[in-house]
This record gives sequence, C-alpha cells and structure tokens, in this order.
Amino acid sequence: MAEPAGAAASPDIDPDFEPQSRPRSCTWPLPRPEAETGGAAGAAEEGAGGAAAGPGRTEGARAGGAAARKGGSRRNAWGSQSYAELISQAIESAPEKRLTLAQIYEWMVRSVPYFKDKGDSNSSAGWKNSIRHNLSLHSKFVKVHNEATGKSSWWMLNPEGGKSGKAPRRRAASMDNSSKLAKVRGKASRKKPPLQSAPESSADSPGSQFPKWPGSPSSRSNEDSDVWNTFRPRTSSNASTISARLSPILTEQDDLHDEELLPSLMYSSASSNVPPTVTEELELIDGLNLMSPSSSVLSTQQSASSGQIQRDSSFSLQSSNAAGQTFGNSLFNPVDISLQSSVSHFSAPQTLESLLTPSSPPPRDVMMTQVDPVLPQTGNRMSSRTLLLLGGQAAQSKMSSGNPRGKPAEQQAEPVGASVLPSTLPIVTSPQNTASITSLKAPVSATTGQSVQLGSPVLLSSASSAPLGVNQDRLPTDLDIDMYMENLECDMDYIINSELMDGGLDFNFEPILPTPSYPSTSQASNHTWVPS
DNA sequence: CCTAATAAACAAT
DNA sequence: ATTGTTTATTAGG
Repeated sequence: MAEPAGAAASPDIDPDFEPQSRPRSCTWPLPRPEAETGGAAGAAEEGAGGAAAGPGRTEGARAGGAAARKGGSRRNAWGSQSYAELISQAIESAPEKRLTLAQIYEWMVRSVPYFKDKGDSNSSAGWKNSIRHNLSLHSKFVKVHNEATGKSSWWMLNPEGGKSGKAPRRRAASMDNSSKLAKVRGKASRKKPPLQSAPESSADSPGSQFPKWPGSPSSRSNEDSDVWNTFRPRTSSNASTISARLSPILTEQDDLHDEELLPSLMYSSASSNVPPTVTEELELIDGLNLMSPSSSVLSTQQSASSGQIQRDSSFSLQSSNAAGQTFGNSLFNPVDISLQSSVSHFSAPQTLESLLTPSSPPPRDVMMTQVDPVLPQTGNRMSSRTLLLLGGQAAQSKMSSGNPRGKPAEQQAEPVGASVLPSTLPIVTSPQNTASITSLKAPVSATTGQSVQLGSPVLLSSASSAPLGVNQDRLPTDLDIDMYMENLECDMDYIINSELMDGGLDFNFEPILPTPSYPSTSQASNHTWVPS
C-alpha cells in the first residue's frame, strides 16, 4: 500500500512454481499479475503441514517427502530456490532494487505460492526468521540506511559481493581447536553482555547527525578493538591469506565499504579487463586521489572512461545478478533506466557515508554531491537528495523550507527515477550561486571537518598512535583486514585532517570553482551521459 | 566438509 | 514489537 506505485506497479511476479521446472528460467521479472497464484498455491503445501515445527524436532517441515521428489530438483517446499535466491529475486523485482524487510516479506507472500497463506497470520513465522537470517548472513545482501522516518533499512544486493562469497567469515578461527571454548566464550559474552561500555554510544544522539555507521561494522568495530587489545591469535587459520593477500582484503573492504564505494567498485570491476590486482590498486588510488588536489586531472581521465563504463556498469550489475541467480532477460530499456536510477540512489545514501569517511566516490559524483547541498533553489528532488546526503538536521531544515509537507523522502525519491540527475546537474548556474559558491567553501569545509571529527574518533586515535608506515608493515604480515581497513580509513582521515590543518590546499573544489558561473558548464561537459 | 534450513538468543530501535 | 546479528543444531549432498 505504502508503495508509491509510481514505477513499482507491483513486484508480483509469479514464479509459476511448478514441481521441477525451475521458475528461474526466464519468466521471472515479467509483470505477471496475480494470475495463477491461487491455483498453484494449493499444490505447494505438501509436507509443510506443521511448518511451525515444534521445538525439539527441527526437521519437521523440511524436505521430508518434498526433497525426495524427482531427482531432488526442489529442495524446499516452495521449490528449488534457497531463501537467499528468493530474497535476491525480491530485491531485484523492486524498481529501485531495494526493499525493506517488510517489503521482502510482502513479496514472498505475494510471489511465492507457498508463503501465500503464511504471510500475515503470525508475524513470527519461522520463515521470516530465516529471511532475516539470510539477509544478515550473506554478504550478497547489503543494508543501507533508510533516511525515511523510522523505517527499517533498505536491503539491496551487493553487486560484487554476492557472487558466491558467503558471509565474511571474519575470524572463523578457533572452531576446530577449542570449539567448546569458543562456545563458552560466545555464550558467556552473549549472556553477560555488559560490555560495550562505549561512553558516547548512547549519549551521542544529538551528535548523531550522521548515523555513525548504520551497518554491520559498527557493532563489530567495538569487538574488533577489543580484539586488537586482546590480540586475538587466530594465526593458523589463513594459510592461503598470504597468497591471497590483496584479494581477501579487498573482499573485506567490499563488505565494509561497499556502501561507500559501490560506484567505484562497479566501475573498476565492470570496466576492467584489468587483472584483479590492478583493480585493487586502482581502488586504492582512487580513494587516495579523492583527497589529493590533483584529483582533477585524474577525474578527467576517469570521467572520460566512466562514460563508457557507465554503460557497462549496467552489465556488471546484470551479470552479477545473473550469476547470483536467474533473473535473466527482462527488458532492456527499463533495466537500464532502473539501473541508473539505482545508481543514483546508491550515490545518495552512499555519499553520505563517503562524506563521513572520504573514500572513493567517483570525482564527478563528488562534485555533484558537494555542490548539491549548496544549491538553494534547486527544487524538490534536489532537496530530497540533499536530505539524503546531509541526513538529519540540515536536511530537516531544508525540508521544512523547501518541502513543508515533511513527507517521507522515500516517496519523493521513488518516482523521480532517472530524471533526477540530469535535471540536477545543469542547474548550477544561478545568480545566487555565485554568492553562495563563495560561501560554499565554508560549509563544505565545515562538513568535512565534522566528518573528520565525527567520522571515527576511535580510528583517529589509533591513527595517531599508529600512523601510515605501520599499516603497510602490518598489512602483509598479519593480514588483518579489519586492521587494514581501519588503517586505511585512518589514512584518509589523517590526510584530510592534515590537509585541513595545513590549510595549504584549498580543497579540490578551489581549482574548479574559480569561475563560479561556469563550473556548471565544466561539469556538464564532464557528464557525458547527461545530455543523453 | 560444506551448504542450507531452522530455531533461538539477544542487541537496538 | 520489529529489525538485525549471531550462534547452534540438523539434514543433505
């Protein structure tokens, strides 16, 4: 209901769900109305009977008779698809490629006959638990913070991470050795958990302008810090690590950063026939360059290439999706558009993150991002984006002014679709802007500064203690991804900080800004894709 | 051994 | 109470 029916129409595709022919084949994204759902529904039941499954015996509903069926094509009562796959389908079905948990539920109920009747009845059906479980477990699903009122976060699929990679088994370490111990520890920690005494955590609410880190890492970071202090052994586990070296790191990076550098990732991965290593380096460079004043040069380069790549990006996405599961053909045009839009959406929430921890959004986007908030009278969409970008108070203020409604950004964001970006770009020129741009530097710097401060106090401190050089040393040695990560971020922050402190460089924007009224032009030229 | 489903314990909101 | 995370158990390949 809440759905802005705009493009959504309805995700109700109906995997015809038949005994063995996999629905995956192709039919999937077709706008299939609720045709045969009713008819098929009955068939699904089978052994499911007491799906609830009493606490003692887990096996209850499971395969049982179903599995035995026909060469084992269908493993679950609903078909051969795993929960993960179903979820993927659900997410992909969404025009924006993102769904909230509730929406996923909804999709399940609507699209998969088996769940049709099980939807609303009891909220805590086992399958919902499983859905959640899968969402959390698999790295192919990423959670992005939802700016809307108190909505649950968006779930979307990780373009890269999904392929086959499961959850980032961080430190799977000790299992073999002292499983008991591990268990004990786990239980102990869980039951006892007075830990996480983080003094600020609760108090920071006012400062929470930025949701520090919506996702997984935050929670973990604490633990990790502990780990660092404790110096977890876990040595033996990774023999391959050495050889793998970068790759695992990257992977981890993906997991943690993906939200921030999704775009860059997409570029690199998509565009490149380049060997992985190079790609990685590119990434790093990319991230670093961001900060360097010279970035403009590179940006040119990138923008040039990005033009091509952008196209490809769609492919990359698709391919990854395809790999992840079937999804298949489906409309090209819509896909393209939706992809773009999805990208834009990526940039929105992601940029927020990127603002916090400057990592590696594509330069042009950065520019836009940076410029965006400044633009006063851009219009609703802008404000919505701005809202996303700023997230929180500033956004609210803007909202109040620009959009008295105060309606959830969600709705605004939805319908906009592809049109958002183009409209956004060229606008830059405006009388006020000249003035505002002058002042632009100020707000931006402020933002950056804040980001530095708020971004990651812990990291900063660690950075101060263990500056750049160390990281390189440790990196290969210990291969601690987390460490690496942190250090990396530290680097960023450190650099920024220093730069800010030095005041030597007047930001990247300086060079570009000098001609206030024109930059728009330059930008426009930058975005090859704009004119379409 | 690995994957996946399922149940359940909890942290946050 | 919902949403997320995480651990454990179990079954199947």
